[in-house]
Amino acid sequence: MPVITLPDGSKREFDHSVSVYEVAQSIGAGLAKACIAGRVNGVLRDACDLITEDAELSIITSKNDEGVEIIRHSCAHLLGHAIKQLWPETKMAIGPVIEKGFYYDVDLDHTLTEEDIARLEERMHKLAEQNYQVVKEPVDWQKAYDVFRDRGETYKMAILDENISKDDHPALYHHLEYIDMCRGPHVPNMSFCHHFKLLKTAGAYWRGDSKNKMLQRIYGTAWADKKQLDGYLQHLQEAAKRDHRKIGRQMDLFHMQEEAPGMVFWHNDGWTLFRQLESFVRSKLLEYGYQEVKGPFMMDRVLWERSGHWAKYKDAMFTTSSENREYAIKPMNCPGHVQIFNQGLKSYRDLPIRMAEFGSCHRNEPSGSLHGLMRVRGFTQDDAHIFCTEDQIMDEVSGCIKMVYDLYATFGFSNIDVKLSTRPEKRIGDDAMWDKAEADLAEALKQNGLEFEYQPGEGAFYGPKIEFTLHDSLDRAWQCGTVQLDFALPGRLGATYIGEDNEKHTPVMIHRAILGSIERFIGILTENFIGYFPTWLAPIQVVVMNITDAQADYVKAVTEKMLKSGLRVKTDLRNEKISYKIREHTLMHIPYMVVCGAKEVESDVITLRTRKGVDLGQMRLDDFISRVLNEVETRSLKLLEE
RNA sequence: GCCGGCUUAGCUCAGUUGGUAGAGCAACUGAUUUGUAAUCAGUGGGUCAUCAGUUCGAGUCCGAUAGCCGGCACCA
Repeated sequence: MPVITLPDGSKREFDHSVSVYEVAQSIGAGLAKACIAGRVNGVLRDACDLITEDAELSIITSKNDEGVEIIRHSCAHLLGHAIKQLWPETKMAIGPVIEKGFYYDVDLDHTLTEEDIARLEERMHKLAEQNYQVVKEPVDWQKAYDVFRDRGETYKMAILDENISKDDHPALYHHLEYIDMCRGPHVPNMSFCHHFKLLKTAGAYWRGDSKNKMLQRIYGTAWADKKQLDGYLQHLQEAAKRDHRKIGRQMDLFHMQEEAPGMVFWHNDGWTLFRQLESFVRSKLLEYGYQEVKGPFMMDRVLWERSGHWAKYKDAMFTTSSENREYAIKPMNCPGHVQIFNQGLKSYRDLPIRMAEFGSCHRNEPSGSLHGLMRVRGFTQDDAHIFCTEDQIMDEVSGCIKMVYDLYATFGFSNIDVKLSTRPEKRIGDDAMWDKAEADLAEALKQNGLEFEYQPGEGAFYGPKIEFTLHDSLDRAWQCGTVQLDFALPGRLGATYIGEDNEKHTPVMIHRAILGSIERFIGILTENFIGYFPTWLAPIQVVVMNITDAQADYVKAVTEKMLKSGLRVKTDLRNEKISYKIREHTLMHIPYMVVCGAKEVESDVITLRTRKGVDLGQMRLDDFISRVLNEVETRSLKLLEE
C-alpha cells in the first residue's frame, strides 16, 4: 500500500505497486503524457518502474534539466538504432550524454562522411516519427551477455566483463529491433526525441586510451523542443563569429605561419594588448609583495635531469647544442628561479620570497593539440614561485587564491570553478609528502570558503595543484590559474635556508600562475569581449577624424594632447567620407571616435561617438581626456555613458 | 601523435565530366573635400600548400609531406 508524497507535500495512496507513469496519470492526463521519468526518493527511475513502498516522487518532464538529459541519452540510442539499420555490421561502444547533447562511439570499417551523417539523421527522424514505445527489460548479467554475444557486440560484452558485476541487473532497452544496455532512465516513447541534430564525427579511442583502437564518434545535440534546438544552433553560429583567430586577423592583432607552428607573431596592436596585461599584472605583483626576475631561455640539459623534467618531458622539450654542451630551451621557469634563490645564503627571516617572472616558455606540444592562441608551443606565463617554510604554506597559498580572484574580477570573470588535483601515478616524493601537500591545499581552500572538486591523479609529478577554471560570456570553461605545492623540486635542486635552529632546511616551493599563458588569456579575452576590449586594454583607444582637410591641424593638435595624456590615439585624415571612416573604425572596435569638423573647430570642442554607436555629443577636450583617463585607471569594463 | 576533413589573390569564396584561373572586399593610382556603419573610375595581384605520379594535357584524378580545422589522446 505505497503512499506517494509529491513535491508539493500532497500524498496519494495506492492499494498496489504503481509505476511512475501511473502516478502521473492519477494526477492528470497531461502530466502522464509529459512524463519522461521520475525521481523516487532522490533516485532517477524509468516511467515504467514500479514503486512498491512509501516514497517521495517528483515527475520528470522535458521542463526539467534531468528530463532533457534523458532525452539526449535516448537520442544516443536512437542514433544507435539508425546506424545499425544503415550499417548492420557496426559494433556499438558507448553512447553517453554530454553537455548540450550526446555522442555514440562506434566501430565501423566504413568511414562516415558528411552525406552519411545526413542520411543517419534522416533515418533517426523517420524512426522517431513512429513514436514507438521504448521497452525496458531488466535482465541478469548472463542474459545481457548472451544478447550482445548473439548480436556480435564485442564492446558491450567487454563492458559487461570489465565494468558490470555478475550480480548486477543491467537493463536492456528495446527500440523496436534495436537493443541497447543502459543504467537509464530513458524516455518511455520516442515522441520526446524529435528535436535533435547530428553535428560532426570525430575519432576517439576506445576507453579513452591512445593504446586502444580509434573508433568513430558521432556527436549530436538534442533538446526538449524546436525553439531550444534552434536557439542552440544559433548560439553555435554566434560562438564561431567570436573565434579569436578570426577576430585576431580582423583586428590585426597577430598571425601564425607554417614555419613556426604553434608560435605567435604579435603585430603592433596585439602586442599592445599583451603589454597592457603585463603591466596590469606587474602592478599587482607590487601590491602583493613579489619581486620580479628574468631567467635565461635555455639551460644545460643536466639541470633539467636534476629537476626531473628531462625524464618525464624530454620528448616535449626543444633542445639545441653548442660547444659540446646540450641545452634545453626552458619549458618552465621553476628551475631558473631556484638558481636565483640559491645565490647567497638565505635565512628563515628572508622567507617567504615571492619570485615572479613573465616567463617565456617553449614546449613541443603534440601537433594535433595546437589551437590558435589557446594551445601554443611558445608562450608566456605570468609565473611565480614562492619559497617559504612549512609554517607559511597556508598564508601563502591563501594569498595566491586571493590574488587569483582579484585579477579575474578585473576582467569581469566571476564564475570560477575550483579543482584540486591529487597525486598522479608517475610522481616523485614519498606518500607522506603527498599526504601533507594535498591536505594543505585542501585546507587553504576551505579557509577561503571555496567549494572545490577533487581530480584524482591529475596533479603534477612534483606535487598536487589547485586549478581555477573560468567561464566566459558563452559559459565555456577555460583552465587558467593554478597553485601548486611542491616539496620535491627545491630539494632536488639544492635550495636551502638557515632556520632558527641554525641548521639547513629545504624550503617549500609554491608554483602559481594566474592568467596562465598570456597568449591563451588574450585568446580568451578576445572571445569573451568579441574584440570589444575595455578601454584600458584596447590597442587603440581613440581615433580622431576630420571632415575636410581644413580641420587637419585641429585634429593633429587634439591628438597630440591626448597622446601627451597617455591615451593610445590615432588620427584618420584620409580623404574619405566621415561615414566611411566611422564604419571602418567601428569594425575595428575602437572605443571612442572623435569627429572634428568646422563646427568643432569654431567652438573648440570635439564630437564623440562610441563603437557601440552611442552619440555622446559635443564635449570639451580636457573633459573628455580626464573622463577617459579615469575609465582607464579604474580599468572599467564599460565605456562612458554605458 | 591518432581519426576525419580542408588548403585557389591580403581576406571571404567560385571554378562544370581533366582542356594551363574568376568574383566581392582589401591594396595601389586618379578624381571627389565629403557631418556619423561602404563616393566613383581605373590598375596591379595567384608555380591553385609542397613534392612526386597518371595523362597529349592536372586547380580538378592517385600518392606522400607540411600546415590548418573538428575531435581524441596529451598538457610540467
